[in-house]
Amino acid sequence: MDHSDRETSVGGKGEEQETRERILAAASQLMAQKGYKGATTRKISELAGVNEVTIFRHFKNKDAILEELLKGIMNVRQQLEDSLHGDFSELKDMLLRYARAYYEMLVERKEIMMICMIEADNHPEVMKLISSLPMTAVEVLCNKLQAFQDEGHLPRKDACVAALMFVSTCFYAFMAKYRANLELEFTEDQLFEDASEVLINGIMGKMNSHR
Amino acid sequence: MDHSDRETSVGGKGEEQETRERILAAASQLMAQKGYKGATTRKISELAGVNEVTIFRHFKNKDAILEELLKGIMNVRQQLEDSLHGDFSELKDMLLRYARAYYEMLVERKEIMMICMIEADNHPEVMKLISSLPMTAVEVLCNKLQAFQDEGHLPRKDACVAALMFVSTCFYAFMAKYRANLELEFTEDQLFEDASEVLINGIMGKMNSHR
Amino acid sequence: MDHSDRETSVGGKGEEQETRERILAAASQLMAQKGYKGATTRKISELAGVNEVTIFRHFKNKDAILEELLKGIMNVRQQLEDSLHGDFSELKDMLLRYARAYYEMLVERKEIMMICMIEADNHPEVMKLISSLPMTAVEVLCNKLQAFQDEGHLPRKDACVAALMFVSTCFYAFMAKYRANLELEFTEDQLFEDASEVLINGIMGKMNSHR
Amino acid sequence: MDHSDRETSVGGKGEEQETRERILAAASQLMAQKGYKGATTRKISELAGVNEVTIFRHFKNKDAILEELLKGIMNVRQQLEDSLHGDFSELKDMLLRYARAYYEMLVERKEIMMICMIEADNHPEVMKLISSLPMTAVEVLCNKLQAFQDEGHLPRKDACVAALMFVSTCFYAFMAKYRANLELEFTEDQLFEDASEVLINGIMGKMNSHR
DNA sequence: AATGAATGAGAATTCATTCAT
DNA sequence: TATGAATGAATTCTCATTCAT
Repeated sequence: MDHSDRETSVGGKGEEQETRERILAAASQLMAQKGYKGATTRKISELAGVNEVTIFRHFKNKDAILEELLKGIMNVRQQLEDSLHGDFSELKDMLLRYARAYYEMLVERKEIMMICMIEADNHPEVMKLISSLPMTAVEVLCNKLQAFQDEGHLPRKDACVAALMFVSTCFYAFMAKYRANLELEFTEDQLFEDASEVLINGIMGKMNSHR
Repeated sequence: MDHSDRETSVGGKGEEQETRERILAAASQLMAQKGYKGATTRKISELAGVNEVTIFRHFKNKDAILEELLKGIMNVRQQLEDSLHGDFSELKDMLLRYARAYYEMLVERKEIMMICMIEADNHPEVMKLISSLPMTAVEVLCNKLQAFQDEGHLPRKDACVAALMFVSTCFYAFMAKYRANLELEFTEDQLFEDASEVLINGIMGKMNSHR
Repeated sequence: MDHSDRETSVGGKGEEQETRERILAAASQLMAQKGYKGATTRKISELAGVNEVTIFRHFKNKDAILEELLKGIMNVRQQLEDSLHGDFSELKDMLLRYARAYYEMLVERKEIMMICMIEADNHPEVMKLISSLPMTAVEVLCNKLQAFQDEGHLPRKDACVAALMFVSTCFYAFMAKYRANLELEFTEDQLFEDASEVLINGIMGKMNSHR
Repeated sequence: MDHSDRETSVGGKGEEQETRERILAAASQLMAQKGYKGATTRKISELAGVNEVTIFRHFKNKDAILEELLKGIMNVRQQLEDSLHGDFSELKDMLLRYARAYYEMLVERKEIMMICMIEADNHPEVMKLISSLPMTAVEVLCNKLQAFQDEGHLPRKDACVAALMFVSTCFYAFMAKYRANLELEFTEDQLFEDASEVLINGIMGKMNSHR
């Protein structure tokens, strides 16, 4: 990024890393579009602007590229939890923040998410990861809602279903846009805002009706 | 082995049809599991219990198999609409019915749904279809909700978001089970019931708050 | 072999077998000349006059070709023993017959013998076989000589060394001609005859000197 | 790492030479085990503990390594002849010395001998050399025996066959041990001793019978 | 002098598809 | 109608070798 004179003259290390990144980026894009098999090493090399063999100097084999890409999907729980700080009074803002954070995470990982969906059955290691992001998202939100339940702000049951509905909505929006190339008739932010409202009412109304 | 005259002249037709079905079923299963490329003609023929070349006597080429499979995804709107008959008083039952109908449709078409997700970018004709089932589902539900709005039972705005949330939830449950092999901690029916309740409260609560 | 009209018209089976044989013959020749690696599937296919891929319809992979070839090296003990029938009075003729039989066996298997020598370290299954022909030859002759010892025709000790010397000579002649392309200054038959004589004298002389 | 001046100017030469030797040793070992093709430059460099490219700074190409190795096979005649000094009275000792000298030569050159056997057909320059050691051995021994014939100690004919048998035996023992990993049931020295005896008796007995 | 990066040629093998029967 | 044989194109990956530093 900061190609200072020193780096340019010494060269080597920076360039090598850059080549590696270009290969990963190309592989990520192609695998997301065409699947693991469809992303041939030839196509990856062409898109990355390197010789096909160079790929194999950087990665043991094609599988190793996928494994490397999969590393990017992990460790999202903390970020999701961070976006949920705050107390019950700002629940709506909190949900909005959460939706945005989750959606952004999905978008940032859209290639690898697609790869996971696509290759779930072909690569066992993928199967384990595939649920991590979506299910973690449900879990984290569910925990927060249950905390509010414990504080008496929300009715006892069903926090999980509500969390699932909310996360589903974000995920669906993501899939519609990035997999099906569909344009929804409202922006994501509008959707998240409305969905937050519906959700809160849904749980609270429930609370009321339970009372 | 016992190609009697009857079978050759009359039953032959049936056999041929059956062969064709077996090929389609095998292709469907394999493509759903391994993607279009992963479902090699060899594997399809083995699973279908026919000779590899026989495939090409029934279908011009591999693409033609996919196209044939895609036909099964269309024309679901009517069935979805049918499940939504009734008036506002039985809204909850209606939603429950809708969720079940939609979920069942997804499950019945799970292979081809997966293929669509997987191959969206590779087969342009798939891309057009991919949104048909999920988006039709949103649309149909949305229309019904808007009808209730027109009748004054529901607040003006946001029917679409609510519909989207509801359909998303069903879709998410479907994906969790059939793509990620995850077991949710409640049955689909419990989920649908709770989700219906949350949704109704969500929209009604909104109505209240808007008033 | 007997391409009768029926076989020609019905075709199929015979042709397939023939293709397979041509591939084996080509592989045998090339592996003997150039080693396992040097005998590329491309070269094999060219020499066999078939398409490269056809090889893989007949053999699972390249290794399977070698394994098939290796089968030809086994079960030589019986033939060697058969050539040793007769009693002590015709010892010289017997040795001559044995040398010829053994040498012919080597020549008939010259390709596979060479492959074994070449690939001993690369293919463990080869290692086990490699000694079979040469060492069996020593053993069989040694047993016969020991039988004569038991009958009192030959001195007690060293039958094995004598057998080893005799077999070595045949093997050396074989290697000189077929691996090193050397022309010895006498025919194989002359060599075998003289060697038989030297051997008999060697053992008998020993007998005399021992007495 | 610590390229001190001394090492660069003086020791450098030694280091460079040492590197070269390490490459040759590694190549020799690997080619003997795995053949010319099996001994990849990568494996050679790893075994030699140098960078792969370094090989090409020391040798024009892979072939040049083999050519260098082949030089080691030449000029053995003098040593073989030296081991044959002495007169007829000590014939048995002489043969024993000869067998040991020849066997030791083979063992010292076992890698390159194997390479020659393996690559005879692939490298024309190898073909010329391949016979040098074994055939020189026959020739030298044959000459000595013929000298004894000229002195009247041995019968006229067949010295060559006897020499061939003797050398064959040594060679066979060498091949059994170093190529086929076979353990003979007696030590090399026992074998050489017995073989010498058989040989002498063989020629002398012949002499007697001719008289 | 030595090394890390890069590559063209070629390896074995798979795949969808055609041909001939 | 169904099948066994055959194949051209493409795939992943290896190897010897060159370039630039």
